[in-house]
Amino acid sequence: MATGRTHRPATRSRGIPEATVARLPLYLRALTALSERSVPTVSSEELAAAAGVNSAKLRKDFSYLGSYGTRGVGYDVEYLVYQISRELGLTQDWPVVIVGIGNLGAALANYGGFASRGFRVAALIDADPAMAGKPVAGIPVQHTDDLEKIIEDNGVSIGVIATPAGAAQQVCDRLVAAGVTSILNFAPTVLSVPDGVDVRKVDLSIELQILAFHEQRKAGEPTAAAHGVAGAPAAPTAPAAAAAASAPAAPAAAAATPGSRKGRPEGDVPAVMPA
Amino acid sequence: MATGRTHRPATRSRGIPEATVARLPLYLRALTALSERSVPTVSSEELAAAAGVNSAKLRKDFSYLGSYGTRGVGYDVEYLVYQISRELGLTQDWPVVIVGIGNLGAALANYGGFASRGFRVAALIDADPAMAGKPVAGIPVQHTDDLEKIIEDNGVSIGVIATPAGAAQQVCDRLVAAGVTSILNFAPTVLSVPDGVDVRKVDLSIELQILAFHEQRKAGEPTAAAHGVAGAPAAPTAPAAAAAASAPAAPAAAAATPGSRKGRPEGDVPAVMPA
DNA sequence: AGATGTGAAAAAGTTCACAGCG
DNA sequence: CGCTGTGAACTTTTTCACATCT
Repeated sequence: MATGRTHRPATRSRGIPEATVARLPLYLRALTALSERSVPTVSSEELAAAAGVNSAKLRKDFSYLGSYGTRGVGYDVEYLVYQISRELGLTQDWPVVIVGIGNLGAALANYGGFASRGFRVAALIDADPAMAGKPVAGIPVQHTDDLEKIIEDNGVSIGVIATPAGAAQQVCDRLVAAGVTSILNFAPTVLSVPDGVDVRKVDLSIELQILAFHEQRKAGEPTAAAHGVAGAPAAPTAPAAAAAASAPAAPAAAAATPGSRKGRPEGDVPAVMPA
Repeated sequence: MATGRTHRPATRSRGIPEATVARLPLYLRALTALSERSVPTVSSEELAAAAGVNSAKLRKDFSYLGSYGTRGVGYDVEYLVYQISRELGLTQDWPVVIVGIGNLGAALANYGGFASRGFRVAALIDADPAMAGKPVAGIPVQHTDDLEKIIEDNGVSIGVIATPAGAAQQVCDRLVAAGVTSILNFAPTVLSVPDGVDVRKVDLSIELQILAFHEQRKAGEPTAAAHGVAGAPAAPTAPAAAAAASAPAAPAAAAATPGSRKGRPEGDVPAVMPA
């Protein structure tokens, strides 16, 4: 098959910048909270603080939606809630299916934030026959065999994949073939999909690794955090000196010599020498 | 105080760009897979495909780490695995605590990808006394009262918050006070932390909303939807549509000239008007 | 006065395209 | 040759600062 493009939809942003779209839900959440407290209006400054961004950015973001504020006053909370909801397409109901009802899938099914916005869990699907019929979060799990029918019957266009990595691509292909055009992927795999299908991924492990990167940099600062960093482990004087965590089935060592390294951005130099 | 959160915790001097750091885990995953298949070397093209990015970007990313490839050949898999692991700080062990052992917290505790890299679940913490001692994923849940002691005893610097939104900030404050300097937040709330503390958030609801935005655009786009799908992917279900407007989504027909466009986007005019 | 909305500048990130090394 | 490494061009995003409107 055509190894799909993993490209992002090339943002034909004649409209709202992608970065702005990604923040709208944040604003919406802050606004909803204000709305519940019956706050009538907010300034960009206040709202920005509540959403955790700076006010110039917020104003710029809103400017892409239109002029919804009142100079000298601020923004009308209810009105903005409506406008942003509409812009995000939340004024309509989005039926969603969750495929892979393991620990994570079940947790997602139980997640309240799901329904609180325009999303409705239309069905839960799992490949394990033993789960079929068993209710999770009040919804009976259905078998993968019926995936296509479920998608069609419910007019689902958004699918959530919470299967093991190995099954993700296959499930993805079936979802797409059945008409799903947006996928939220929790499996630690890169999914390839045809153009026109959006994929967003959530990967716990990746997030932690990013944090670790920054955490590592902190070691060596006046700010404590002196966890046995024990300095960089003896620099790998050889290419395949991999002694890291896991290194399964790796004869390694005898590998080639990726020799000559040039200038690295700066110090730290891991004494890598060509043979 | 209102310490604006993540300003740019990134390396103060010129270091690795944040965008690159965010992709390193992706490359690492692809490389690890290759390593397990005992593939000795990869070209930027192949690796890029496996990681779902384009090759120029990958090469540029690697260039920030140093010159680890061999012209005319490619990259030595094992060597690169080691280098990236080291760069990400994964050659050391990171004890992590998960606070809030509900559906999600439990799922996270059971998540395998956790341990597969340098992360180790050092403790599970929950505010419910009834959960104390109960084992989840083989680890006994401890009570929130002991949070500080747990953090210190285990030298934890990374915390995962999976509590309800209402408890998140408080838990965050305690974690930070106890010495945690990196937080992965699953609660749908903006956390405020002092400088020097990194926060990353994972919000299911936000991801879905972003998908909904794009999904909405698709309904009504003459875009090449010819991804060989039988049956019309049916327009996004029954438009439960809120009160307002009978006005169909903006007809993206006219290519709108990007110019002095004031006012709101065409065709909206909601029934809801600010007072 | 007090806040929005927005050009313009700056910064960050991506892509191009090719020199140059193996 | 083939493929990396990278300056340069280009695009997107953020920030500044102030004209503009209520």
